[in-house]
Amino acid sequence: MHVSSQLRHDQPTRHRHNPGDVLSSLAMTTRYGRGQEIYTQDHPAEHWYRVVSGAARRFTVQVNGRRQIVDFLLPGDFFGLASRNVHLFAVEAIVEGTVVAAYPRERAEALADANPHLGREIRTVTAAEIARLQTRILILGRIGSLGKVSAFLLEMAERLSSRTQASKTGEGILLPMSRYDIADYLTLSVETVSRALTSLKQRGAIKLVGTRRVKIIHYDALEDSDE
Amino acid sequence: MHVSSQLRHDQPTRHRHNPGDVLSSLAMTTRYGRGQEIYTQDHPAEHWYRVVSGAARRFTVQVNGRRQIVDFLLPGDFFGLASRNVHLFAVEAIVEGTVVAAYPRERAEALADANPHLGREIRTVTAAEIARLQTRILILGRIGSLGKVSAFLLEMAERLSSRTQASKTGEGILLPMSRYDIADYLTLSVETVSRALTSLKQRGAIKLVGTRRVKIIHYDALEDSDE
DNA sequence: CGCTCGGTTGACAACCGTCAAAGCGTGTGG
DNA sequence: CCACACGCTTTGACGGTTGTCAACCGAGCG
Repeated sequence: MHVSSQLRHDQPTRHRHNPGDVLSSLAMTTRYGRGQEIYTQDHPAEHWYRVVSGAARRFTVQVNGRRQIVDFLLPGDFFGLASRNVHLFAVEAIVEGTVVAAYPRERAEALADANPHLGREIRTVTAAEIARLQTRILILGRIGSLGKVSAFLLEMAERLSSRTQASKTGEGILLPMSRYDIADYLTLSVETVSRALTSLKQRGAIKLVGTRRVKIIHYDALEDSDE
Repeated sequence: MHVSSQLRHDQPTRHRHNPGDVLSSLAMTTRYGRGQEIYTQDHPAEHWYRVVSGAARRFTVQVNGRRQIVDFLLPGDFFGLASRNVHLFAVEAIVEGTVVAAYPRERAEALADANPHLGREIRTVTAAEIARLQTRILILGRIGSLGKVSAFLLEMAERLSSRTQASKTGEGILLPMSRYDIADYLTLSVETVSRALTSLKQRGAIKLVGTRRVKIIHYDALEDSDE
């Protein structure tokens, strides 16, 4: 018996295998408030997760008190796949009303044993997490605040526009995170992030509407911000 | 028919399922010289890989000419698991005589469809790659050259000693990579890496025998090198 | 109305990258 | 066997970028 046939009403017209199709039958969704924790560091890793809507940050707090954000989790992103025993990082919702789907790890693994298609799906989403982390390393590896912030904006434009309903229409992208989050993500100080954004705005590369909405004017200018 | 029964002479006494046990029947090993490429950027991703002995670097070259090392690959490490179509990074052997096992991706995937145990194995090694990249992000995220270099030394001590035959006996660890490699790994200049090592040596945290052999004297001193 | 939180801007010092030069080790060729 | 040359490493001097400290502004909220 194929699990995929048990799927309910997932738009029967298009039957391509999007990640999560089969897994979705196991999902238990929860809604989180702004700043609410989804799981804590050292929490037993009993579930895999996927962001349905909203945004979350995965982070750790160093011994010196500085918060290091490992990555941002946006709609469509799976996370928690690497943890075998306990989660190495904490995860918190960033925006009010973030919805996260949880999949019981053991049951998903057992199901995958009998359903090769699900097994491939899991490997696919895991590979996607690796790709995300590798991109992340490249961004962190850039030198200079302008390069980092530019790369961050390009990453967010890419991830936000491709996964959610065109939030990148004509009015730019809506960043779900604060300047502090961006700073802890890029390993910069808040002031430097603010200065970099101001600099990019003044040279006409981006446009800021309020503080959270960013419209990228010249993609080339951002890509060329090496150093 | 179970694939695991086709395995030849994999020490019949100990039958615990180490990662790669089942995969090993597909392996094709190759020996590489110092600096020799294992695959290039944009190369079709037809294989998964595993370092048997030696060491390798995975890297990309930025538009400004700077080389960014994404991670170091040591004995036991799998790599290339995330690539679905083409490899996003190039991989080169670091030391003379590095031996790498290659596993045909399609055949491994097909085998995994019929063998749940292999499927789990693949997910396990993929999860290990994620864990490695996350650790990597934490190291990159540290501020200050002393913190980065200290974290790098601790990571190498951990990875080198746990996987290879006790290379961390009484005489410290043997770094397979040059100062330039370390610099491109930590996003620092070679000079800063050298100065940081000198500084750690002078304050008695480490001991240097030649240039490649490092003995960690005070682990606490390295861990406390926050900023 | 006043508080707090998030964001921006300014001044200054510390750290790191760049340029430069010298030491060191290894391998190769005379 | 020695000498040289090349690559790798270290150290020094200097300038630029960024973190820190500080102040100010605006929005949201009790």
